[in-house]
Amino acid sequence: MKDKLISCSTGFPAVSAETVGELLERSGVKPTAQRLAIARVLAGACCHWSAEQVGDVVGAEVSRATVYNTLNLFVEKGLLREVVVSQEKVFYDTNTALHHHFYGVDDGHLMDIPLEQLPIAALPPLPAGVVLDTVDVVVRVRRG
Amino acid sequence: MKDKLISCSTGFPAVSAETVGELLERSGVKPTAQRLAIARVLAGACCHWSAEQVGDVVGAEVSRATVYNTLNLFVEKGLLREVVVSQEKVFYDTNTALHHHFYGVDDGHLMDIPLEQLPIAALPPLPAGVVLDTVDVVVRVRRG
DNA sequence: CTAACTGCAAACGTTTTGCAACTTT
DNA sequence: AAAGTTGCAAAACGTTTGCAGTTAG
Repeated sequence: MKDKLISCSTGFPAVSAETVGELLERSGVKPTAQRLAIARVLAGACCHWSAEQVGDVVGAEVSRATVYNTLNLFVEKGLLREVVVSQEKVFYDTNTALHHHFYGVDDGHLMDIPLEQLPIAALPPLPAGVVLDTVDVVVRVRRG
Repeated sequence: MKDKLISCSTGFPAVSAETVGELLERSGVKPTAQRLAIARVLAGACCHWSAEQVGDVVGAEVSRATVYNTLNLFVEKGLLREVVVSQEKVFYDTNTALHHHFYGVDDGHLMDIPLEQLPIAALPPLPAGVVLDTVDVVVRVRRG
């Protein structure tokens, strides 16, 4: 695991390796060795991760249970966004800004859609007694 | 299990009990006793079902494995739409027309949004080599 | 010293699968 | 007889949890 980071265009804050710990602390997460290892992976090139992928990349440094716990913690602390596109796997998106997704149903691949490319003209009136959480738009595509 | 059907405003075709079999045959599904039992349940009052709910309602008439197999078959044949809102459960929507959903994250409840209440002004250009499958919009709401 | 965190393994709930038995034509 | 369908139990999958041991302030 390298300390050097490749910044992600719209992803996990493109922080330098030295400030990953600060980022966690700023978010109320105690920066342990395992959490730092996971955070460094997430700050890498790709924006969409499954728990399995993260676990494979961090390797034996971190147990699978800790990978799951940590990803859930990061979601809770606003460092990651959960993307639900298929029942068989959750994706974690390092880009927490509002945006949408292409999902390739054949290959399970996920791609960002910038907000302005899929403008929603109006939201429907919300049912009584609830508040808006998020609007998730998934454009499912398949090989043509 | 009654044979009488309560039609669903926008759901599984509001067919009479006598024609459920015809509907299956028209869709290329051999109308066996178990499939008819499930189809009759789906043609009932509610539009959104989990596999578990369907299994509970049809009861011992149909084994759980057959419930899952049949729901997947119905999706494949275009009689149902799969709605993925959480990794822990798939919903089956008897309304196969294009429309969107409210999802109550607290109670796991699903509600239709008519297409005209959530107009999408423009779709982004699709990546090369793929064709559009569906556009799924989930408006997540929570208790305010 | 205490509180928080980790790893392991076992549990979990949903869904799928293998196979023998049973329909249906 | 052949083809398709069913039920059961067991497996598979991703994920969570209980608990004992470890680490950090």
